[in-house]
Amino acid sequence: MLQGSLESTLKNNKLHVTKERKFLFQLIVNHSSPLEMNRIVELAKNTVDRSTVYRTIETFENIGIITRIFSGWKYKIELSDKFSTHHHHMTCLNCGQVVMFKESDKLIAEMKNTEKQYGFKSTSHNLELKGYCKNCC
Amino acid sequence: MLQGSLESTLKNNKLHVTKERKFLFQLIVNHSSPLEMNRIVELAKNTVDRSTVYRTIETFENIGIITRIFSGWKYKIELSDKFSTHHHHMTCLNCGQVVMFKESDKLIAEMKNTEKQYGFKSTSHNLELKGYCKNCC
DNA sequence: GTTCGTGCAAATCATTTGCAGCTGT
DNA sequence: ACAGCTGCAAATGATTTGCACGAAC
Repeated sequence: MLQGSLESTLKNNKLHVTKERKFLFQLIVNHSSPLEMNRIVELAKNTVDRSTVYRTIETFENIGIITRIFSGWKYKIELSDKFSTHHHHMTCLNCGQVVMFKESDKLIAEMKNTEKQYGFKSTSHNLELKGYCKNCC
Repeated sequence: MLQGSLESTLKNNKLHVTKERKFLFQLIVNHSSPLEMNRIVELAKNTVDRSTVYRTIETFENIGIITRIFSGWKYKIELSDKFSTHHHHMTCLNCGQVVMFKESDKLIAEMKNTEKQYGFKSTSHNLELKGYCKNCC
């Protein structure tokens, strides 16, 4: 699953491997669901300064370690496709649970087909569903 | 296209029809592309107070007049499906243009199919593409 | 006449920046 | 040693809130 390591990715980009970056990376890896910024700041409070968190997340995004997604109100942080597997989210309006899912090849094909009609060539896509999960239906 | 009017929607929800609400509604209707909050605040500066803008947008969302979408970094405001036609966005990474598109029935069917596999029942969905538009390809 | 909505000013929360000192290479 | 990072404190931006007055119903 992991196609890259933090250290090699940082080194490839001529960036230092610091304990703060390792800490934040682990924090995100150990979390199964997307994290809000203020949650990351909170969890890292005793280890990494708020401003370093923001700077690090920006760095991580620039070198393709994490992605910002919008499930819900504000953006959330999660590992990029390179460090996890490509997926999307369904958010339950009742219990708030975020279910991850993989779209079918058919769905992707149909999406490509649609963009072609508009002369658009996508490099990434984001699909978010809202509704009710298995338990709350 | 318009399945409802501002006034009837407000009245149905026992809310007052004020000039501020009419102004903001018109502002959004007259705009073909999604608007950022600070842009709305800016455009309404001489007519509606900043805090009223925020309160009104929240009200509009609660009664289904507008939707917040995430094309780009922060959320943007646009008319809900009830007041326009259901669509999605492709954002060009080069020129920044936001192209709206309608997904095919096939795509919707495939999406429904996918959620069923997860026992999920969606009430709304949002699909955002990033890539390059016709001119920038 | 009530109730609701607005403007204003101030509070709160989110994000960014400058700089001096420490750390990784 | 040197460039790159970090913490801290302060600046900036975004959003929310309390309250008194004016506008809709």
